[in-house]
Amino acid sequence: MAHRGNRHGRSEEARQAVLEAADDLLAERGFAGVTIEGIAARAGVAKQTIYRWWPSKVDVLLEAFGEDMAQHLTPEDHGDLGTDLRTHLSRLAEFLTGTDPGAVFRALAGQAQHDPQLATRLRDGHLSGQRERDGLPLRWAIERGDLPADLDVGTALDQLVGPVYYRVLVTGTPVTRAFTDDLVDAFLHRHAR
Amino acid sequence: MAHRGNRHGRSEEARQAVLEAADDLLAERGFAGVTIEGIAARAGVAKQTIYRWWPSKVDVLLEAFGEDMAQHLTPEDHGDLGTDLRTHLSRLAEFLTGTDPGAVFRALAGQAQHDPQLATRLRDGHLSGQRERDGLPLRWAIERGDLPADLDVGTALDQLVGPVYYRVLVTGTPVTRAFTDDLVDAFLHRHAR
Amino acid sequence: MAHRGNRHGRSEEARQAVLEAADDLLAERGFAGVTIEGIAARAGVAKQTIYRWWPSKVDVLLEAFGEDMAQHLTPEDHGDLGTDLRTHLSRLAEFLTGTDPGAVFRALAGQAQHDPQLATRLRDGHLSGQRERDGLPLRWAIERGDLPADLDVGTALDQLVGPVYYRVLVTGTPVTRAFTDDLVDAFLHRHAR
Amino acid sequence: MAHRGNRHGRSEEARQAVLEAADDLLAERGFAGVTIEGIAARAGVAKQTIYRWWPSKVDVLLEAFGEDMAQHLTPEDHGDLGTDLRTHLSRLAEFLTGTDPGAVFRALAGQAQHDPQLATRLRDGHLSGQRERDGLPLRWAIERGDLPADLDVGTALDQLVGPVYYRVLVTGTPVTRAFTDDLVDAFLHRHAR
DNA sequence: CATTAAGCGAGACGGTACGTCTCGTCTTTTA
DNA sequence: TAAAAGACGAGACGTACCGTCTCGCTTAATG
Repeated sequence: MAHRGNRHGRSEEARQAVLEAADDLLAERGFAGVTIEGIAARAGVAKQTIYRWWPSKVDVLLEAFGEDMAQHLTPEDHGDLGTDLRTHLSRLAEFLTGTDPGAVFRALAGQAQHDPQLATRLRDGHLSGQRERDGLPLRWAIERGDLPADLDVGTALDQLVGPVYYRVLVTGTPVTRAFTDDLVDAFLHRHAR
Repeated sequence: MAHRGNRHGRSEEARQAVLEAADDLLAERGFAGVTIEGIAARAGVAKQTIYRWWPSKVDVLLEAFGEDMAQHLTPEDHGDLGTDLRTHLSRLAEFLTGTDPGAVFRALAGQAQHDPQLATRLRDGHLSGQRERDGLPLRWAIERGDLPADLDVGTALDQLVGPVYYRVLVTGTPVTRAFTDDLVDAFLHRHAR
Repeated sequence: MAHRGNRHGRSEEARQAVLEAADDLLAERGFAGVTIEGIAARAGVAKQTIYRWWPSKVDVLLEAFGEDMAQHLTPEDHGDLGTDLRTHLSRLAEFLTGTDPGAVFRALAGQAQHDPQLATRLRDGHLSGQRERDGLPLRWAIERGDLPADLDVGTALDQLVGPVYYRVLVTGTPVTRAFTDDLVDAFLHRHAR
Repeated sequence: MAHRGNRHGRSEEARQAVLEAADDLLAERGFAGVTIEGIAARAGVAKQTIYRWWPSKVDVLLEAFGEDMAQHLTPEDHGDLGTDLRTHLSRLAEFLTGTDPGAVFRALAGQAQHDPQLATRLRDGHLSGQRERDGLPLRWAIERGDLPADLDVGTALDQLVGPVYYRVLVTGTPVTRAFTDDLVDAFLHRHAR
């Protein structure tokens, strides 16, 4: 990579190369295979350039993760709660188990178990926003009068998405459409009028 | 630790010292602070002694984890499904968030996201057995006729414990008794006769 | 240093700041403590400004060294060989061991052991001229008829100043007036009539 | 290099490989080309092994220099002061300008100008011993009665070897046999009876 | 009762990656 | 158009652990 010094600001070229290299390494060799040296070598970038802009390798991965979750997991309003939820949970399962950004997420979530700071940043930077999006179908239904206005949205979300994350992160069981549909059925059976 | 050579069999003394040192280091410095060198130094044991008996540091932690989960999380039969489930989920929450073995479990679960082999061993060695125990209240209820005989126990467990693990591993939200009780209510509302 | 862009030639201000900073750093932290980065920071000058005008840090030091040797070590003609030599050797010793430019010289002479190019430049730029000056008392004496016309001035100089440099650069022994006077005595004993 | 751990003491094999690699690098690339990384790579040794046993690269070179000076520059007693001195000075010149250990010495002497600690160790470890050896012909002559008993041996040595070191380290002039012989002549002319 | 062999502590070894430092090059903006 | 600013690729620094390998001691069963 031809470097191009610049008085005002960093090299976007280098930034992109680093993020891609990190992503690639995670996909190819797993989290332990993502090293600053490896990223630098693969990106054709000096180690110092990485340390200048990112405090650690998880920061690189966090930035590489970027808006992937929002892009993949923003629900659409079909006007029907059941349809909205079934579609969204199915997409969530697919994102977590079948995409590259999903793999990055799992790696970050795993690392967050060892690193409370990362946990906080992952939650504040990505998970809280995702829970907002996850809750949209419920809020739309409340507005339509299809769900009680006093529904505890947070608890409802935990019951809907919790089992999906549990299968992905803990048991490793495949998350089938039947499984997610059943979660929605259980929810509708209890709350929908 | 005074070493005592021995022709037949390993030193139980060294084994205990290693397991305790690993546990202590995890509690004090987190997963990254658990190193073979650190364990050896703290246990007063030679590195080779650790490598002789455990392939890696996660194996030490797995062994230190031992039967803790079974000991803490074996349900009792009160003859009432609601009581059984509420008690058990509450204990699960306490175990995961409020005990030392729970911290070890979280660390191992985190590492398992980076290490598929560890994931398999964690599931085969501990999680599958735990799911058996988790399912006991349901099976007792089926035997009593309080739940339908064709209940999909696996899916039911995912819906009951999934949200608990989700809060612990993903959102970091406290898992209150009200939360676990609500999970049981939702389950009973749908399935119990 | 407030930078003052300038379309007419280089900044004498910057040049002076660089030379002084280099001198100061050498005195304070030794040769290894003289870095381009450090000089730039201390002089309030951009690194590029240094690289534009000096190929390396030894060039900066060489220029800082400048005419110091000539200024300190130009002999005066007292009309007496013994007096001339004794005074000159004594001044040489003082210059090498007791002055800032002497310290710069020692650093450059040391570096010249690792860098043949520097050695050549040091000799051509400073040492050969100094040897001319060192030889003046001898030439005056030859003109006066106090020394034979066929005296090998070069060898004579080596015998006179060599031991002084040797003590400074190799043994570290103090170079006393008694020592330099004795060098002159030995020389006069052999050559003077 | 097959490594062979050992409870009692270090690997002589590794030690030799390091010393040779350092010597070779100095000869091939000069002092700046001697780096710990380079030595490690060339010797097939881990960097840590070097850091374990030597505080810095000059320590490696000092040890590589070892007894070379003593081996090359121990005078023999021919029973005649002039012969002894002429032979010895000639050998000194050859050692300093024409041998590998001589090159190491020049590098170390150069570095010593930047590093007072190294200067001290070089003097205490090698130069003081060498001056003892250099002085032997004078002491033998004193015992024989060929030199006055009250001769200041130190000053005499400075006058004899100083010009040689001066030519080697400062002027770069070749040190011919004629030059060293002339030094001896000057000395004998003044002191010998 | 001496021999023998396994487990142990100690720790040196070849490696890999860490995070820091300085190098010398390059661009941009200002005066 | 020189100067300040400072990002960049490069690569050595010294440190921390990794997992492997003797080594010499201690101990308990064996002959």
